[in-house]
Formats: sequence, structure tokens, C-alpha cells
Amino acid sequence: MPTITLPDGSQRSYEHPVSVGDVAADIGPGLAKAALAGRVDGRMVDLSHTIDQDAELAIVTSRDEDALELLRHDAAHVMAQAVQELYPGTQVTIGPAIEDGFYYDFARDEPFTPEDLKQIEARMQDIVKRDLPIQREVWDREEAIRTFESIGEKYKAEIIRDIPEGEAISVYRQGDWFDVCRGPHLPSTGRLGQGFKLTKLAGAYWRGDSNNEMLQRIYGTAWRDKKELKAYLKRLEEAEKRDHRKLGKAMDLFHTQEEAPGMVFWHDRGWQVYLGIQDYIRDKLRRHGYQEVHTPSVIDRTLWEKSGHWEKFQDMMFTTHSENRDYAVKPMNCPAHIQIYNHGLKSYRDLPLRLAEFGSCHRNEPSGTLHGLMRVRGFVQDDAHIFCTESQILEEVSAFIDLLFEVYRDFGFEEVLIKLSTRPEQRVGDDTLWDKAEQALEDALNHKHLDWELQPGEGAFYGPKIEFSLRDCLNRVWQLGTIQLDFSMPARLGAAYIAEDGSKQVPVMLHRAILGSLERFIGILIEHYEGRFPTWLAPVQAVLLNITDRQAGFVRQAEEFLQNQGIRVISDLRNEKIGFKIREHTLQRVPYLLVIGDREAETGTVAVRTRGGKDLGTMSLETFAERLAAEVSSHGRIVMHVED
RNA sequence: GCCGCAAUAGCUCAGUCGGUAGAGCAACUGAUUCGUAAUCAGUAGGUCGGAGGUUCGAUUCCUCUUUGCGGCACCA
Repeated sequence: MPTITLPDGSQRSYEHPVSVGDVAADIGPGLAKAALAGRVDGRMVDLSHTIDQDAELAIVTSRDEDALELLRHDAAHVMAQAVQELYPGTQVTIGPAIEDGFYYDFARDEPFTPEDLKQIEARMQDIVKRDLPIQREVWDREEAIRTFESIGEKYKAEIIRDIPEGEAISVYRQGDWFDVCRGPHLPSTGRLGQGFKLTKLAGAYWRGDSNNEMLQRIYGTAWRDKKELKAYLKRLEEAEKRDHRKLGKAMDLFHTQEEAPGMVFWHDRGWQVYLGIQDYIRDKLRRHGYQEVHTPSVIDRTLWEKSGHWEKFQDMMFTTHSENRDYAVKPMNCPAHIQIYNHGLKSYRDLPLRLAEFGSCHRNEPSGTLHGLMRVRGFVQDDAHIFCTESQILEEVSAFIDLLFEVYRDFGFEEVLIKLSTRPEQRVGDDTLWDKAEQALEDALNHKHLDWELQPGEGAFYGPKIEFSLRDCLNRVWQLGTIQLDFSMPARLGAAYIAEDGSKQVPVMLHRAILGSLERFIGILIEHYEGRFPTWLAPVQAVLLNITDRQAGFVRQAEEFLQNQGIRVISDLRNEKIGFKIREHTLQRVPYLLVIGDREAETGTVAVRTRGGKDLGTMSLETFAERLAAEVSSHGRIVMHVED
């Protein structure tokens, strides 16, 4: 008979099988009331789950993190019930808990409207008030399929058919409503509470396949109580203020317009940031043994046919035509870099050869994917291709990872998501080569003691890859850097080198980028810093502000002096109150505001105020320039501070 | 590309149950020269995304289209 071990190590023995709820009640009435579910030997189960052998048990209450997932899953069920009560004939499909909330996909001919969401939400609250007990039942497979088909739920019947033979078909019932579900669930709908809200409507393909019909997805968020919900909504609101599209407009960095969808018009201030990043990367590449090259944007179609891109991506390439020839605007730089590699016979002594380019690429991305700077049709990558021998792969990959983290740290990014994608089903190259390549990437990651996630089957057809991603302010993940091994293209485009033994060999090519698309990277930077670029990247680093017209002459002198020191400085001589000017330039996120009144003009100094509102006191122009230079060259690791 | 929603002044937005539009900020003019997040007054500013239709009359209703937004699918 079961002996149950609780998290504190204490044990309880029972003469007969007991439910999780029984154990909770046995421990104390308070816990019985608070109990939502149990964790038996690490697996989440219902309160009604029967324990018939020795086990470790933790009672899950609303205080546990686990409770949130339970809650969100239940919210999805309650929403589905509400929808089916309000809109008979709507079919249910799947409805899981997700980060911060839940969704449910419905099949219904008529589209849901934002007004419907309010009604559904009201009905959900009603179902919560009804406090319907949630009961688990195990059904016979055939009977389950028949039942769901008989009530017109063809998607559910299909889901049941796909449950592996031998696995129990569990059905959860709340009132008159029931749904096939693995569980676990809360003991009753009342336990969901009122900390939920429906957030958005969306389309979603059945089973995630664009060949299938589109269902209607309703997203919601769910929390333990109203207070947590409010805090979450507040957080979302704050995050939206960081949106690079809003800040880009407010800070006059760039714009987009109807005539050039997915393309960016960079304004002076945005372009300063762009150039600053390019200069920085250019310098890094020189120091790390890369050559910088530049290749044409418009290249004859036959080259893309040879490289294999035409076959796979022709729909996504912009094309043009002239004098009976077809051209494509380059979507990537690698075939062009191989052309440079192919000029002149290469020896093993030339390897590794690292060719870098700020390659301007155009891809005709599907219209629905465009998103501010994050997903565009015209972009520049900090792209490079490393041609090397097989034995040089590990060393080159390691060196690249070092460089990548060096760069990310200079930009202030510490949290990077890393994924290793391995061989897909359709691929070129034999398996021993893949073994070697995947091992090399894995070794390089482990050698650096990095946390990474394996994505089996997600590699490119020509080789495995590592991807480096960051999250934006709304928690969306965007890939920045990548390094990909390629065994295919060098051979396709005739790249070769003469080995030590005089034989002709095909080099391995590593495609790699650190920032990826500069456009996307700037988008991430804007959101990460909420527009407050570190001084070394800020489009305007300092602004000189006069108090009255009397100081205009000195302001002009100071501006010239600081400009000659290489500082991006402007002056604001408008006849406005100092508070007004401070406000404007603070909103423009200029790192340093230099106020000049009679006192400063007489002594040749500036009163320094930061965009954060800190008063750094008065200092000479020389001192300010020196300190700013120190901040810039240290990439913000040394910042100006108040003198003691 | 697919589903849904949206598009009004330079910007942020209100509005019209069909009778050719309004605020704040910005701009311009004038006054003010004022020491750390908005000085005051005045002036001007719109084919209400584009095309077509219904109507005596359309920014408003309908159709198409473009772009954007939120997802889904895609991402060399």
C-alpha cells in the first residue's frame, strides 16, 4: 500500500490507494482548500488522480509556478465552452497554454469580431461563477470518435484518431461541456478566478500547415488574480513604448512608405547609427583577418541557376531584364564571393580565406511577414564567407564565436539564445561529412561553455548551422548571428585549391554573420535601449544650449571645438526657455545636454546634464571632450560621472 | 501568401446613425531674453490611402486595390 513522500521529506503511509486530494486533506484543511493539482514523481496530475503505489508527491497550489500553466490551460477550455455556448456549430480543435496565456483554435464559417471577444469574455466569467466541477473520464477510443463525430466535431475526432494506440483517451467534463484533453486540470471552473482577458484574434492553419484550411484563433492571457493581470497589461504597455517603429519615427531615424514596401528610407540620424555600426564592424573584421570586398547587386540568372538558388527561391527574388538577358537582384552574397575566390589559382597556403562584405541584399519576402526594421525586403548583412579546409573548421568556428560574443558585449547584449540545427531529411553530402561538421559545431559551442538548444533536422540542405538570437521588447525572438557549414556550393560553383600533395580539392565554405541584417539589428538596439543609444552610437552625442542670445557666440565656438574633437554635437540657439530645450533634447535621447549661460561663457565651460536628468556639474570643454572620448572608446563601459 | 482589423492636418488622435471635418503638439508671425522636462498671443494648414459604384449628395454605405497592424505559414 502506498507510502507517499512529501517535498519536505516526511512520509505518509496509507492502507489503500488514495487520491492527491485525499492526501492534501489529510495534511490539513487549509491545504485541501488551496490544492489545485498534484505533482507525482515529477508529473503533473489532477487532484482526483489515484496513487496506488509508493510515490513522491507535491501538492500544487496557486503559489506554485506550475499553477499558471494549469490555469491557462483551463482558461482555454472555459473559453471554448463559452464560444460553443454563444456560437453553436463552432467546432473546437486545440487550445494549449502558452507563455503568459493561452489560445484556442476554432472552426467556424463566420469570422469572430472584436465585439465577440467581449461577449465571450463575459460568458467565461459566467462559467467561472457557475463553478462547474471538472471531471476526468477515460473513454473507449472508438466510442470517443463516434461521439465527437456525432456532434459534428470532425477535428476532435481526427485528433483522437492520432492519439497513439495504448494511450488513454481522457475526456474532461465541466457541466454539459466536454473536451478530449491530456490534462491535468483544475478541480472546478471557479478556481480559474477572474485574472484573465482575451487579447487578440488571429488566423492559424489547422495543424500548422499552410496547405490546410485556416482556423480562427483567439488569444488570451491568464493570471492568478486581477492584480497580476493588471501588472501584465501594464508591462505590455511599457514594452510597446519601446517599439522601434514608434521610436524610429519620434527620433527621426527612418521611415517607410507605400511606394517601397519593406524598404527603409534612412534619415540623417538613423544613418549615423547605421554608419557607426558599420565602422565598428569594419574595424573588427580587419583585426580578425578578414578582407573586405564588394560585389554587384544585379547578376545574371544563370549564376543563380548554378548555385541552386533559382530553383528553390525564384519566387522570392526580384528580377529584371535587359537586352535579352534575365537578371536577379542578389538575395545573398555567397555566389558572388565564390567568384572572387575563383579568381587566381588558390593554394592550401591561402586558406583560410575570409571574404567580408556589407552586402546589400533584396528578398521579396511574403507581404504578411514584413515588420518594421525586423523583417524587410532590402537589407545589408555584415556577411562573410570563410573558405577553409575540413581540418580548419573547428578553429574557424571557435574564432568566430569568440568574435561574435566580443561584438555582442560591446553592444551591451549578454543574453543570447543559441541553437544548433542539424541535418535535415533532404540534404547533400554524405553522412560522414555531416557527422564531422555537426561535431565541429557542437565542440566549438561546448568548448566555450555555452548553453545551447538542439534543433534536429532544422539545418540547411547544404550543412548544419548555429543560430544566435535575441528577444525584442515584446518577447519575440529574432535571429541575428549565424554560422553555417556548406559542403555544396563551393563545388557547384567550381571553387578549388591545390593541396599539399598537389591534388585539387574543394574548400569548405562557412557562411557567417554577427549582426545579421543591420536593419534588424538597429531595430533590436532601439528596443533594447528604448532609443537611448550608448554614447558611442548616439546619432547626436551632445547638444549645446544657450540661455539667452548673449551666449550665442561662445556656443558657436564651443560647437566648432567639439566637432573638431570628432564629437557629434549640435547647438540649439532658438529663443526658447532652457526648460523647453532640455525637454526636447531629452525626449530625443541626446546623451549630454550642455548648458551655456553667462557664467559658462565667461569661463569657457559647459554645465553638463545627462539625458537621465543627472547634473554632472560644470567642466571645461577640454575635460568634457576627454571624458566623452573615454566613454566612446570603451563602448560605454566608462561613463561620465559627477565629480566628487 | 492566408485570416482578421485599420488608414482623417507634419505628428498623436477625436468626429460625421450620408449634408465636403475638429483638438493638442509641430509649423509660420509677433511679443518675451527668461538657469535645467512644455512662455504668451495670433495665423495658416486636410481631394478624410487610391479607383470604381449606390445616392440629389459619400470622409461616412458597397466592391476592388494599396499599405500598415496582430497572428499563422514562410525565412537561402
